[in-house]
Amino acid sequence: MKNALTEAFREIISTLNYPETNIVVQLPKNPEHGDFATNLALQLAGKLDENPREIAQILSDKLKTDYPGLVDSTDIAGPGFINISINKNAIVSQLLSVLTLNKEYGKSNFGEGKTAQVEFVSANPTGPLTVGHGRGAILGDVISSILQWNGYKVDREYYYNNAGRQMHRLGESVKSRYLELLGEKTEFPEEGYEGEYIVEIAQNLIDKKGNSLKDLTENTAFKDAAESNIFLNIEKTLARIGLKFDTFFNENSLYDSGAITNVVDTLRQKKLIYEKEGATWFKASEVGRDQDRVIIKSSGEPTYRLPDIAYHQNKFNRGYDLMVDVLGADHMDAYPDVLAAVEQLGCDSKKVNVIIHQFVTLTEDGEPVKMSTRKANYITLDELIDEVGEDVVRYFFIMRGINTHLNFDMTLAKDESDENPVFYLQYAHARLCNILKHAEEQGHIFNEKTDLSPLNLDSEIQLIKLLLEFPNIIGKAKDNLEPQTIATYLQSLAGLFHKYYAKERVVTEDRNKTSARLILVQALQIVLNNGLSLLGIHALERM
RNA sequence: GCACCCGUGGCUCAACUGGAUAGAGCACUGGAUUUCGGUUCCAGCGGUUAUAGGUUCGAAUCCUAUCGGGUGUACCA
Repeated sequence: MKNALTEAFREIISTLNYPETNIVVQLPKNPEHGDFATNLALQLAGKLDENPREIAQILSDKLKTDYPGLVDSTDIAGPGFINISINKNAIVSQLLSVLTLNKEYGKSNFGEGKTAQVEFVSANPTGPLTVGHGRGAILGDVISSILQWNGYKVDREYYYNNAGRQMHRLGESVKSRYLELLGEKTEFPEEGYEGEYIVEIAQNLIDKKGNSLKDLTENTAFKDAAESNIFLNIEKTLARIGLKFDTFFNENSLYDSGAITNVVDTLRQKKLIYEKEGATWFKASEVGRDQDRVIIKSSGEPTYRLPDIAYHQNKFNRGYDLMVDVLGADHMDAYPDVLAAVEQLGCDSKKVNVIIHQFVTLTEDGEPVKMSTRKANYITLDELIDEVGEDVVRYFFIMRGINTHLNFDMTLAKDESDENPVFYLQYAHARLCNILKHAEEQGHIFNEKTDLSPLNLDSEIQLIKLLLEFPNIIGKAKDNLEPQTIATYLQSLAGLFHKYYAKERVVTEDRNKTSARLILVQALQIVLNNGLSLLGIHALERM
């Protein structure tokens, strides 16, 4: 509907030889402003240096004469807004397309034939996933779904590093706990991981292998045991919130394939590499960054930036049209260097979309909880799911803007989980299902031939207009990669429906009216169901 | 110090990306139910959008400065 108007205006502009401009048709907040409104004349007035109200007059006259079936009346308001009243039948008749498309309603073929890769979570296997990881996990998953709904073929990818200092420390920690459990004298590493899970892994090793490992000087066996155990648990946790990755990408493979040395060689050829104080530096200041960065330490080990660069090059080589990195705020400073380097390797870094989400700060009883994987004073994602359930966890993480700090009050989440907005949505859905069930029991039938003219209340038209917004919302969510857009939309849709339900009865003696209203109910159920499933939240038929 | 993010009723957040009278929920006050599920609905209370300038037909949104909060600023990942 909105698109039809946008198209109409596009036509009109080109026939009138007006300059091209971004046409925005919106649903006015104030019902007195008609069904749709546009500021088009105001925009054109600026470019043409003419009176906006006069332009508005010309545009709206043309609209009325050229599209009589679509437009009922127009009105020019304020400085030059065009308010448009649409033919009610034109709106109502769109309902049928919702039913026809059903589970496909809201999808677009915008990304048809294109591939996208979304990298997220990417936590190294040094401990359980925390609440902080959870935000990235859900964001990445929902962003992936949004892209899929817009026609992209999407790979969800988890990038990890199972070598290096952190993992060494992990091995040492397990070894120490192992010896401790066997009653041997040992000193816990200073920077070791103190979580309870380390003890469990050690106990596990004793159960399986007894004390046969106690004289090993290397910690490899401990490290490997820890890694596989932790990864198993990470996957288990992810599965609980309905998350499945297509690929786990091991950083090590970049060394094995020679990609790392390749990057250094190529950058060296471009004279963007130099040696200083025994280390190898990337001349980031040459390519717009404020300072140069070490990419190979004087010890010969690369810093994380180097494999990151190689990794992104690898993604480009795989030919993705769009890449999304979902990162925590602590990576703020790192990614511009990486992108600058990748650009130098001949890749179009504009294809990489970096989503930085701010941290989740946990408070309990008003006290902030400090989080550190190593110190083991954190809340795991598993614990959070235990407390509030997977649907609430998912919704909680995407209902707010990405770059605002998420204040998660555990006490509130436990005590008031029943008041969480996710129940509001699920209840609306359950209610819709119940009406349909009830109608079926009463023997009401409805189909594509149902006469929709009884749908003429303002509240009904309003509902239908909002329903028809759904595909635009999905498109918008794709443009700005903000899942929260969808949450906000569903919230207002459910709100409108609850209001309608409180005032109007669907199933009555009036069979014609009932049939028409049942179509509306079914369309609502479809949109809510589709929206919730896009967010990965269960649309329950009963609560 | 520098870089990035944030600042909207008592609290948690919206605002169609520059649009018309800044909206919801929680909390507080008062109401609604012989009905398709009250986990619902209606009404009231509550705002100079941190502050001061600027840009323009029009600013919570863009620019500048100031104040306050967060994150980072490694030859850690």
